[in-house]
Amino acid sequence: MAKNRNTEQKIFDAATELFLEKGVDRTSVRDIANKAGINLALMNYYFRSKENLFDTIFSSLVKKNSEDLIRILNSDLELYDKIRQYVHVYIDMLSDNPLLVSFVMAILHRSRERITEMKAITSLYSTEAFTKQIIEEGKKGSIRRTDPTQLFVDMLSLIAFPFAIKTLIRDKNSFSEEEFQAFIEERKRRVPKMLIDSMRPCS
Amino acid sequence: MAKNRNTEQKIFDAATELFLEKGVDRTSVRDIANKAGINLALMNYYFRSKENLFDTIFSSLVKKNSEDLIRILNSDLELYDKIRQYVHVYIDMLSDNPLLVSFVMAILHRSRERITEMKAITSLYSTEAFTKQIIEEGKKGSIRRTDPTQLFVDMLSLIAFPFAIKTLIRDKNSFSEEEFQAFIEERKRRVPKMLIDSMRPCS
DNA sequence: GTCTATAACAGGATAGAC
DNA sequence: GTCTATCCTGTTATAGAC
Repeated sequence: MAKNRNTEQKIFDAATELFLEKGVDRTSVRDIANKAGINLALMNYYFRSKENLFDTIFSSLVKKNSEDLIRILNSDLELYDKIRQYVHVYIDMLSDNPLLVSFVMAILHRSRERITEMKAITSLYSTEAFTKQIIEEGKKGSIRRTDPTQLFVDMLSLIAFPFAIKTLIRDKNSFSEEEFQAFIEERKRRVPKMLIDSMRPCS
Repeated sequence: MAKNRNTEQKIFDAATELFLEKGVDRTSVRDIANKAGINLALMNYYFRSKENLFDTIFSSLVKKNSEDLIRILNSDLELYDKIRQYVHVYIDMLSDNPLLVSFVMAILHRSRERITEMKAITSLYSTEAFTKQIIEEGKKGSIRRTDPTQLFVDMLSLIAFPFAIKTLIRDKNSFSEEEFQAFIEERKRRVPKMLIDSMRPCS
């Protein structure tokens, strides 16, 4: 009982790392048991099945990483500041966990039909409050009239995609890990600027 | 011998479709044989192994879809026109094959260490000619001084990522397939505008 | 709660008949 | 070139001893 929570956590941690690193399909429960330093059977004891372990991990990852972002979208920040902060926080989050994008996209592709994961992922995506803000400011004329869906897709694309093609970027430009970090750091300024420029009323 | 080329092609086609649809790891050689309407053993007869079949298909897909794009980058089009056309052609290509993005990204994640695939994918990415054009026009002052790598990553992100999260976009906005198409169609105008605005010399 | 042992099966690949 | 039959390995999952 002393080890109860401990073992469960070790399995959870090892599996999380492996799922992110190698992908769910290429990770066997033996891999997980080895990495966690526990017995093969314990995975089933604590998590019933690999699929169930995966669901648990996936929900946890999404929840952990989306809460801050949703809070920003729903805050009463001025629009441009909101965008700047959203981009900043999102990029920092992905810098800490660069494999997250590929992972979520693999799941998105893998479970196109499965409701559970879709619902979870959908929660990552925009919010009522933000959409309304875009539309109302468009009516007021403080920004150009902008399709909120297009804007949000632009924003997500510019934030997330570079992490998905990290290998490619590093390889093509012979970037060291530090150089890649600097490249990403620069995007914290660049991306909000682009987005904001696209909605400036002047034209 | 009459059926020679034919059978090989049937295997190739069936496997391509399945790899794109379900991913390489979740596609078994039995699936491929079934879909192709041929015998299990014939896959090995023609392609030696599943891995080799995959390599063949992958190279073919990359080559088929990258040639037009590279030609545009290397053409002597005026910069803004080049960007407009690149975006246009790329988006059309992905509209015809929306699963391509997820597929390539899965491979990118899966084979971070493998040279062969990396080399192939790298060829998708920018060109000398384009990079030079950006730098020289920056020096001339006809555009703002722009990091070609950042610009290219912006461009790829805005073009490709929406296809990777197609399910998410459709789900969240309750888009029909036609509405999604219209959404993407709109991006053929929107994306070049954003990119070009970001490099206009004024500001 | 933790272990060993094993069931039950799916996967890729090949030998050999035709 | 195409088929059947089969091998072998690796996989998830569980029964049952401790």
